[in-house]
Amino acid sequence: MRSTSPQRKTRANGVASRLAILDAAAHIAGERGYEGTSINAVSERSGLPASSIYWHFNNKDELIAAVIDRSYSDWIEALRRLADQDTELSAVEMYSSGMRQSAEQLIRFPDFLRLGLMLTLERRPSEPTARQRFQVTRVETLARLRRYLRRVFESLGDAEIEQLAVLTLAGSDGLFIAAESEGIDIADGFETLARAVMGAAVSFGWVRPSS
Amino acid sequence: MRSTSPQRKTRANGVASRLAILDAAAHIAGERGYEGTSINAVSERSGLPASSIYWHFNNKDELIAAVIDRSYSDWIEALRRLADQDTELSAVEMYSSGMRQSAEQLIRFPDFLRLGLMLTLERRPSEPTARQRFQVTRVETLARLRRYLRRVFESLGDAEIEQLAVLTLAGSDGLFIAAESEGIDIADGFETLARAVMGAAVSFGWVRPSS
DNA sequence: TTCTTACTGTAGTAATCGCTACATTAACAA
DNA sequence: TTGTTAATGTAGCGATTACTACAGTAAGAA
Repeated sequence: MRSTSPQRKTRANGVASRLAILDAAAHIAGERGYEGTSINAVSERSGLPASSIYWHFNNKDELIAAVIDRSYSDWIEALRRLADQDTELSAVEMYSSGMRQSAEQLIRFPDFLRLGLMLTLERRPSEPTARQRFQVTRVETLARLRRYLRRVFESLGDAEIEQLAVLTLAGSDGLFIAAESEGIDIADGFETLARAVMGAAVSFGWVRPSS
Repeated sequence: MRSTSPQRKTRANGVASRLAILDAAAHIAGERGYEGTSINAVSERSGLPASSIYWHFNNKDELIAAVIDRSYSDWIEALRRLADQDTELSAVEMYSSGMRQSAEQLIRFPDFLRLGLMLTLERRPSEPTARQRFQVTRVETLARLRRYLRRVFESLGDAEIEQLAVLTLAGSDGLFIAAESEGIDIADGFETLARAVMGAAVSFGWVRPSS
């Protein structure tokens, strides 16, 4: 506060390098998981030496955690832009529109979820930061889903909403995996998922409002 | 055929060692994935030297593939035993009973699916044998599901059955992941999944037969 | 011009990786 | 007893791992 020195401008090269490293790491980690992501590979793909990587990040663990953080904010940002498009829709319309958009999102940015799911499944003795970081995004997503579903299925209770939220997230993850391995059409899958969640809601006692 | 020499009895120690190696590898691979499973770790956990591992298996790739094979046959065997218990049930009863049993199965033997999903998500440049091996079990499971659903939802067409089968598998995978990470109750999850698939079937035009 | 800071390049560490060569042991067959 | 074979033990291969020490460079501040 005293000298009011002008905020030191971050070196342009440094910012670009950090991004290049994150890009490289995101791509490799999205393909090969935590253990499969070697600093050497990140170095080669980004064109920067290992020393630069370690100048920007303390260690591999924090590098992957940073990848998660950035991917998630990109993800949320893209979702937000999509959501802004469809104001003035009925709740049910918003719901199926949201489902469709989620599917498209997964096709366009598969690396985030792929890496996240891999981190979730791996149970390394020492839990890496990256894993915890993904868990946080997961809890947030679930909360987002609950809010969403509560608007659509107004008459249902909290327990039912919770079940539907969990099922929606699970179905989404599972369909993503199926698309990656069996090559199923993810858009079709999400349509059926929407249909199924609606069906479950109906059997929970929900009555479709007259549009 | 000529000398009719008595089938050389496999050395007892050898069989036991092979099993010990498979057990150790299954446990470690189920926790840490392909890259995370080091021969050294398998050696220590099984109490056998690396040379023994390489006497029984050509390389790491085939070791993991063997793990998949054995886990899957164990899995199928357990499912078959369960299925034998409930003859004389109506199709719908069999369906929800099957769902419940799948959930229990997942809780009891989580390593198989965890490893399989990790292999599915990882996209190593050179596809390891183990990954392909899991894909085969997946195709088989999907076929199994189709047969099952066709019996329950008799009036539906092939396309609808296919959608329901994919959704059921996806939901099951997703619920497994949710149980592993968010600690949700997998039995509840499967109940809602059953409800949802039924709901989707209804919206496809299926009419519940009078019991 | 001189100093400071931000980053990069070079070269290396010890540890671990998958895997192998090869001698040794123990059980069985002849 | 002798030979054969299944399996283990010991030692070590070259490559790769995460990570570091440290000198060099370039840009901006004074």
